[in-house]
Parts: sequence; structure tokens; C-alpha cells
Amino acid sequence: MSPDSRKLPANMVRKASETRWELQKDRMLRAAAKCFNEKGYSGSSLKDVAKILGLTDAALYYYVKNKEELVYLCYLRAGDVGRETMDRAIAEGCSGLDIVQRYLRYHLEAMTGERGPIAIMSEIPSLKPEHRERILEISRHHSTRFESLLEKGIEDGSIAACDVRMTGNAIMGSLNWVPKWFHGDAAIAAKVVTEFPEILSASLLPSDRR
Amino acid sequence: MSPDSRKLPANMVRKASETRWELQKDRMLRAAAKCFNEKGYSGSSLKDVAKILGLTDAALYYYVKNKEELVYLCYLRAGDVGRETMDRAIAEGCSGLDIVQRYLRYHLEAMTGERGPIAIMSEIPSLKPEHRERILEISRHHSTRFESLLEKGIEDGSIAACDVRMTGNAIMGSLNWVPKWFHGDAAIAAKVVTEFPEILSASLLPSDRR
DNA sequence: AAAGAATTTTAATTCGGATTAAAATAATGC
DNA sequence: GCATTATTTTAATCCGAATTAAAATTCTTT
Repeated sequence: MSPDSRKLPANMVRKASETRWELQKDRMLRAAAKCFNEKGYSGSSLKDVAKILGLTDAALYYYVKNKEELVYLCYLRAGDVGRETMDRAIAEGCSGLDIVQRYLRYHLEAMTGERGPIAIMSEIPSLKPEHRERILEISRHHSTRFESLLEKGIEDGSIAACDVRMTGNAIMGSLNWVPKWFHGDAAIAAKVVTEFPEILSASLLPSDRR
Repeated sequence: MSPDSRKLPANMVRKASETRWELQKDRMLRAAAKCFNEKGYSGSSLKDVAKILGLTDAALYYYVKNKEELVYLCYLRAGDVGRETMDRAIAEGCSGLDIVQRYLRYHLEAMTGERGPIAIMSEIPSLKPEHRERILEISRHHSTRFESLLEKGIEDGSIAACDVRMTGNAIMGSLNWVPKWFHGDAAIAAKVVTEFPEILSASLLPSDRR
């Protein structure tokens, strides 16, 4: 039985064993993300994921109910990273353009750094209905938020007028694809983080800021 | 037995039945591309693909040896489209920038138009070794070609100096992702074709051309 | 309309990988 | 060190989807 399904005395503080469980689970989600990014959801066996962790496939069931939940959690985690990096960009940035560029940088730092690998949400249709709806909602919400950043920039004059839908798709598509070709090289990570925000935001610059 | 494995008298001209076979096979590859893009390679059953064609799963074996060959052919086809559109851009364009923009437009026209859907090469690792090597080679070659277009542009002054590797990754990533969210709407297709080349090539413009 | 070829279906068979239950090992609190 | 809980493994079982072979249907040609 997994430790979080244990009954705890109401006033008891959770301790080490649970932290370990969470740490292991997070390691597992990152291992899974790596596999899924490389070989796809159904193309990755639980044995593949377990091997990265030095475990047996059956051991994974101590952390998740089944494989579908494993992807779901990977996608949730990816959604968290997207939301958090955007939150931070909004908190720290000033103009619309500045926020967009910060968001791109923060998200790229997360993807290529400590928190990576992060799962590409490329097989949402494989999720069971409730999970699929949940992830779709998160995904749509993130896109919408990004588009409103663009609108904000257009209003404050930091971003040139554009079709925010298309521009959003173009920029986010490039971002989403990064985990497909980035495989952990630190030197490349540094380049990605500095170059990508510039490249991807170039089309946003109003003529007087170029 | 499939018609092209028949022995034909050396001077005999191939005719209708074979054309039909090829047409059906092409329909099948497009149906498969659609499934694979949506649900991934292993996530799509042959039954899924067959259903789109109004066939039974077993019927597909009249056209391909097995499922792996089906993906392989989808990827080959995607490679053809990439190569052809780039060929055409090179033949018709003048400056490096012009060629890049044409390539993007032609490729997007193909993806969103008659020739689509085109498979995203996202599960190359699932291919068997020979096929995988072949596709990797095609894929790498295409990237390299694109990067040399960027270099040509930098030399002829139509493109600003940049890291062609990163810039190539950024642009091609966005392009590769299009089939993930584009699902055949003609009005959107038109927008994609006109907007994307501009958005994606914005970072290439030298300061005097902005 | 009959013969032969092309195409598809029906009805197995096969196989890998997900899942489960019970047992074994490791860790922790007392 | 003992008892209890946490974690992992072993050893099945189960199931769906790929594949195959033979039969049925459809198409072409004459």
C-alpha cells in the first residue's frame, strides 16, 4: 500500500519516509518523461522507465495506479512548469514584451535544467476521458494566457500588432518541440536559453524597437 | 499477393489496377499519418487506420508488410514533401531569405493542403534499425540543408548573422508542430500559409530590412 | 457470362506488455 | 534486537492488438 493512503493520527506530522516517497515519485516522473519524449507513450514500456531507475516494472505500481496515470501525472507536471514560469514572468516583468521574453527564458531554463526532462503533451488523446479533459483545459488555459500576454504587449506598445492566435501557435510550437532534440547537454542548454527567446520574440518587435 | 510483386512481361505497360493500388496506398498513408499525429504510433491501432478507409485491419496487409513499415513509409513520405518543397524554393527563390521564406510557405501549403496530413517524425526510435538509420539520415540532411540556406542568406546579406543551428532548430520546431494543432480547417490553413513564414523568418531580417 | 486476378474479409493464432498477488527484502521506530 | 511499516521483486495472469491463412467477394478482361 502506498504511504499516502495510510491513516495518520490527525495531529501527526508527516516525515522522512513520505518525503522519500515523493522524491522517488518525482524521479519516476522525470524518467517517464524522458522515455515518452523519445519513444512516445505506448512505445515506452514500464520496463523501460523502471530500468532508468534501476527498478523492476512492477515496482512502479507502488507509486501509480497504472500506466495511464503515469502519463497523466507527467502532463500535470508539465502544466505546472508552464504555469509557474508564466506566473514568475508576469510577477517580474514590466511591458508585455518583457513578460513574454521572460516567460520563454524561464520555461526554457526549466526544460533544459534541473526540472527537466519535461513531458511533451503530444498524446493527450491516449488519456482516459476525465484526465484528457483536465489536461486539455490546462493546455488551452495556458495558450489563452499566452495570447493575452501578446495582447497586453500590443496595448502597451511593446509588441507590434499581429494575429495573436497564429503568433501564439508559432512560438509555442517551437517551444514544445525543444524536448524532442535537446538531450541534456549543458553547453547547448545555455545557448537555447539565451538564443531562443530572442529568435522567438523577433516577430513581436514593433518597427521602432528593432 | 500485392500487384507490384507480380512478374510482368518485360515490355508490358503497367495499368489501371496498379494505379488504383497506388492511390489506395497513398490514401492509407494519409490516414495513418492522421492517426499517428493524433495518438502516436503505438497508440494507433491498425483498426483505427482501417476504419478511416472503411476497411478491415487485415486489409492493410495487402499494402504493407506490417505496421512498422507503415510508419516508415509515412516518414519517407514526409521526407519527400520536405525535400520537394525545399527543392522548389531553391529553384524559384533568389536571395537566401527569399528561399527560406518560400520553403516555409511551400511546406506549409503542402502540410495544410491536398498532400496533408503529413506525419510528424516524432517516433523515429520505434523504427527498426535499418529504417531508423534511413530516416535519421534524411532528417539530418534536411536540417543541414536548411542551415546552409541560412548561411547563404548571411553571405548574400539578406539574413542577419545568427547561430544557424539554434535558429534552424527554432524555426523547424515550430513547423514540425503544425500538424499537432492543425486539423484541416481551410480558413485556418490560409492564415497559416500567409502568417507563419513572416513570423518564423522575422528573426532573420537584417536591421536594414526591417 | 466465365475465368482469372485483385481486393477484402473472416476467423484463428500469437505475443508482448500491463497488471496483480503474494512473498521477500530493506528501513525505521521503539 | 524486535515489531512494524515501507519498498521491491518474483511469478503468474490477462488482454488487446499485430499478424496470418484461407475463404469470400469484387473487378477486369475477353
